[in-house]
Amino acid sequence: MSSKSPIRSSAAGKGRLRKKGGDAFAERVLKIVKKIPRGKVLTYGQVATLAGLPRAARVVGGILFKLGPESRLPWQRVINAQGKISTYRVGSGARQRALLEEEGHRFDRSGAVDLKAVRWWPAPKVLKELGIERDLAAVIRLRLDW
DNA sequence: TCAGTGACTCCCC
DNA sequence: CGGGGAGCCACTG
Repeated sequence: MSSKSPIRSSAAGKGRLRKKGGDAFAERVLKIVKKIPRGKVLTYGQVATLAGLPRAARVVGGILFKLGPESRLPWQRVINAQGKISTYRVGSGARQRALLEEEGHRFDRSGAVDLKAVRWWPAPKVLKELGIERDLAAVIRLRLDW
């Protein structure tokens, strides 16, 4: 083994992961985003939860930001919990909206899509491919009040 | 090590 | 629906 461990195994009650953990999270995020089907969307919080860190929605935004608007990944399919686009502040708003409209999405007067109708839920088979526990899936479903 | 930063969320008005 | 504010979490200098 190398001399340094990614985990602080000392007395820390949290035993939280360092960079290694973050990288793993980012990988899971990208893997999930890659599977969002055309015509469907996921919220940042939903992606975070599926990737294992329910409260890390902002981190998901950061990860997608680093991807850049030219990425081949369907980054446009990730929006905020209000069904609106969050990328206007970084200059990709119009682009994202155009891409989504091209996929058939309609925005209401406030600039939101009907999450109730277009929110994606990965099928059991996909969850398995992503290595997501069925229990976690159930929890998310409950949180979203389905 | 610590404070600052954000493609977020939730809660309250 | 809109705006303000606090909480969250990993990353960065």
